[in-house]
Amino acid sequence: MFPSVNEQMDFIRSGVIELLPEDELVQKLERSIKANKQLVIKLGCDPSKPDLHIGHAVVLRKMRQFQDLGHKAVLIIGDFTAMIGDPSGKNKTRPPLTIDETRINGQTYLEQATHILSANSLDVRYNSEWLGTMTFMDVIKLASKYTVAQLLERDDFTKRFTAGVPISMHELLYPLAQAIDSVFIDSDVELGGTDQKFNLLVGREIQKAYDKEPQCILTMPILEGTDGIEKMSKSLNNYIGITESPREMFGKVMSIPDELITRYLQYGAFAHLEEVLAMKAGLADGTVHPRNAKVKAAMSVVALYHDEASAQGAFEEFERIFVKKDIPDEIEEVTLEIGNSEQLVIDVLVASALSTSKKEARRMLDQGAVSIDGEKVADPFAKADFTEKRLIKYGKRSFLYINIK
RNA sequence: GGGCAGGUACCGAAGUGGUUAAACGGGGCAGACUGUAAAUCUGCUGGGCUACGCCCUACGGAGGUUCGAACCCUUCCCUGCCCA
Repeated sequence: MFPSVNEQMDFIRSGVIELLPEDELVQKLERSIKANKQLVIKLGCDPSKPDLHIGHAVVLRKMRQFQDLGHKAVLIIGDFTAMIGDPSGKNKTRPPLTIDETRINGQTYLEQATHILSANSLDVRYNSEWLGTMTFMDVIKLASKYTVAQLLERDDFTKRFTAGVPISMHELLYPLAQAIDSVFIDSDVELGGTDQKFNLLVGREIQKAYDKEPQCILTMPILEGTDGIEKMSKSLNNYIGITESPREMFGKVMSIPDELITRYLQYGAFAHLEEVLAMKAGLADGTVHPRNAKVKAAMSVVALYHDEASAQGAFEEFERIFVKKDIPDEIEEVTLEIGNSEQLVIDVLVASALSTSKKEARRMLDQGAVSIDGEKVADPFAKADFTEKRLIKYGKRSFLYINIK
């Protein structure tokens, strides 16, 4: 029923940053085969921001690989822990969410995650199920299993501590809360990004403290956002959502810095390793033009989340708009009902929501960023007749047909 | 409990009674250049007004002093450090 240990390990190892301890995993796999029993693979997710991007997908794809090998995926929606908010990353305390908010977010998360995960062998658990019923005594007991010094091993805690940035008690509890999840579901392996290494390891320690067999931990790289510097995140607006349209995905991949091309091919598109290595070599010796490599990466990403045809379409669209400076073939159209059809361009920009304020609209006009039917409009007092629909281009990439009744 | 230092726009950080919608840097946006890359250069970066000027909002919260406050006073909230 299960592939051999070696075959499994080959799959499991691919693309991972760290797998600790490897020998324990081998033992677990051996036992699993012998007993014909699935390993429990844990992945915790933080539903504080429910929009999944291809950075989150890195770890979800790894989860999927485990499923494909026949193991049991347990996705833990951290509805309870999200109320604490994982302090990692940001050096600022997050505003807490209510349990209801996290539930709703968790649902959205799940819908998107199942684009990647298989519905077979998938358990979804909400950690409020056990965390929500713990008594203060239980919490004390849990807290007694770990020391302050151990918690301060965590890089960002130390940094904040030494920099004099406040750390609240509940933030220190976060790793423990996440760790106790592993106890409750008896996880064999926990997945996470490299930034989760500490938390994952705490899981091991806590499992031991509760007389459970410790889990193995597996970390995946954190994918950089389209800016190439920060990790991908919605709040930095450098992300590619997994439900975005082919056009948007393609465009966003094309805007990444060159250094990220092969990384996106590997982790964004999950291309085969040989393909990734070939591209790396080609870029290094100059036989592959970075632009073509990027197109390839962009198409692969789109093909993964949509399909080949969409990828081809997105590519052609991209060529048309940005290389030939033509207009997209599908442009949204809005019909406004404001007064008469002869209007100040500024007002139309605001009414159509292209601009968020008149000031902004005016700035864009000043900067020569606005054109109507291909004619640049720079005069802030310009008026135009919109009885017939007219094409407005606003900034680099916003196109909109506007018609006024 | 005591002492000290702080809380400024998206972030960092100046400013310490009028000329401050608030220097400077980062970020963001726009234009040029390009491969919608990077780098670079230029400009913009609270909102409203029938505007080369006026009005509103903004410097942790609330009051007060003053013709006038981010800047002074009172009080409250928040944070860090040191001592106990």
